[in-house]
Amino acid sequence: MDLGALRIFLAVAEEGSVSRAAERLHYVQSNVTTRLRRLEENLGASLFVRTGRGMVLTSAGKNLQGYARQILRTVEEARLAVSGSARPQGPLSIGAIDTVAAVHLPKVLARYHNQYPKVAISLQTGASQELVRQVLNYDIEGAFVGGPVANSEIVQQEVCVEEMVLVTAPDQPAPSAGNFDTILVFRPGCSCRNRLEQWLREEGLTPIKLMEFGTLDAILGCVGAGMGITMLPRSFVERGPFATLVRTHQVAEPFARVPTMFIRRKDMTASPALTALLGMFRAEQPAANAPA
Amino acid sequence: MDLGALRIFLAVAEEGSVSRAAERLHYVQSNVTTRLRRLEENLGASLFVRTGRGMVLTSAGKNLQGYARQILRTVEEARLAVSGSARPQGPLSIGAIDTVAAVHLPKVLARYHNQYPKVAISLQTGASQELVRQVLNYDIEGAFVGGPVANSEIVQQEVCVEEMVLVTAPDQPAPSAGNFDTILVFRPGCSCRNRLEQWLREEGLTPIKLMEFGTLDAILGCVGAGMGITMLPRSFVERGPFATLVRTHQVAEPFARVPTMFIRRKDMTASPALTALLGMFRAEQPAANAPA
DNA sequence: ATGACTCATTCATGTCAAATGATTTAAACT
DNA sequence: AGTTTAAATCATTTGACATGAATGAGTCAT
Repeated sequence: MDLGALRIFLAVAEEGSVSRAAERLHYVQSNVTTRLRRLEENLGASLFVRTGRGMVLTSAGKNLQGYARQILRTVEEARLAVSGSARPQGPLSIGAIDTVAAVHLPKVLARYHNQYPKVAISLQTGASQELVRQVLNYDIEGAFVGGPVANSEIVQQEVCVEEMVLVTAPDQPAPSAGNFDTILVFRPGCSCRNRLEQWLREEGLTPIKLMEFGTLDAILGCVGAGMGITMLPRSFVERGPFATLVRTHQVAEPFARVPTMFIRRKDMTASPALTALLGMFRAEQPAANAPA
Repeated sequence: MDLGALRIFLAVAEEGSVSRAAERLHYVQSNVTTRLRRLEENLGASLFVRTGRGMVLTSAGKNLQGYARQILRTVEEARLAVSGSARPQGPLSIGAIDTVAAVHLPKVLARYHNQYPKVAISLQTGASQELVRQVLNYDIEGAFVGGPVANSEIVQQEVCVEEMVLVTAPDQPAPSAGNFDTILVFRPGCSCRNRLEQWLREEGLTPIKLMEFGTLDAILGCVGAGMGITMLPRSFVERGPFATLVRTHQVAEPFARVPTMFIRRKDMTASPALTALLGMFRAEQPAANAPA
């Protein structure tokens, strides 16, 4: 039972005649006869009654007809979906660091799902380093991470720039030597955490305590309660829920600007679904940047 | 894109390796490579990224994977439905004369649909002769008709016996010469009508008027109103709605017994769906008869 | 009834895609 | 560098599919 046989079967069923089916398919009659017989043998059921004036479907034949139609229709769909420059569809798995997932993606994903409902999006969140590993491992097609990635297998483009700020409780001054002893950080591999530690070294500060949290919300909550300081993108901190609970402090230039990069493997060409998403993300950003 | 290619594609996708896929399919490794490449060419899209350590699906590949699974699943279903001794399913079109359709079939079809929900029943009603033509024409698989059919292309079996009765208005005597002048009949080709005309000839009666109706209910309604007489199976007349509106009169023996036959073409073997229906019909009849 | 006609089947033959086995190339891990 | 593992390439064989001509069976017109 191959697809050719099904096509032939359907043609004969619809035409009610081997000859006309052959003509329609640009085959020779004998070929149609032979393949039909082979199909019947293969299935162990007769599909037509030979009437001397044409071919009439048996009940088994009628039964098969429905299936054959469905099969061929699906094959055509598959061909279109895969080969043609089709509308984005199918599975799309990407990753994003928590800040991007919280601040920028909701709007974009909502619009995207609205415009391309046939794409099944799967979003993985994690620290930048974890996401890089997943991209390299072909687990996800690409990811939004903090800061450029140095890896020859990765291609990347800047999609927006975040301003990093130091965050303290509302009544505290800008962090400097001696006026804090605890930093609150995300999982290892988080670009914010890297930045913060880098800044500490640069300033010659050594934190006494380091607390690690699983969610950014928890960090901000604890910072607001005066447990310590942290460093996060301004856009994340200034979202509704946190705006009044914490205080932000500008940080010196080399650390203030962190680009958000979209990364993917060099050897995986971006799918139409992904390309569309990136286009939409760019359009959504007020300060759209040229690809890096 | 043939089914073999899809099977190979799926195996490679699942194993993540050409070699292991080849082993699983009992092919040689080179063959799998070649067919995969051919499939990719054919579709004009690369389905895998070759990583030197295995094969990883591209987004196009992931897209195809879903389709391939569906296609192969449907193919298997089709094979099972057609070749295996499957539970009755698929389309089943039969015919029945109006009396049978009204009296005997509702109960049976209800039970049948309950037991075999995957059968799509299509019931055609009409006069016996019309149904015979449709069976001969392969339009329907078989039909319940009145009385034996003389045709070498037809095989038939008795499924029950009807007692024909003369029907008059409630206040009228048994029909005989002179006490009626109109007969109400169904379409030409109806076995009841044939019987009635035969009876009239036998009795030496010549009706003055003949009225033709499209439905049996209309006939009984008009008979009840005193417009004339008719001849129908007792089981039909004595159903709820008509029992009190008309009066039935026994008719002499040679005309009283009319067998209901199930007919089908000799050259079309009965489908499982049909066989099951007939079995159920027989079981439902109190006076089950041996096949003729 | 007879011959012309229409369809489907059968058979001999050619052709190309699919499968094989051996070999080569490329990457990854010691 | 050397070994292992995996995929690609190549030459060759096989078999399924397509062809064209001949045969067989049933239908229609006269």
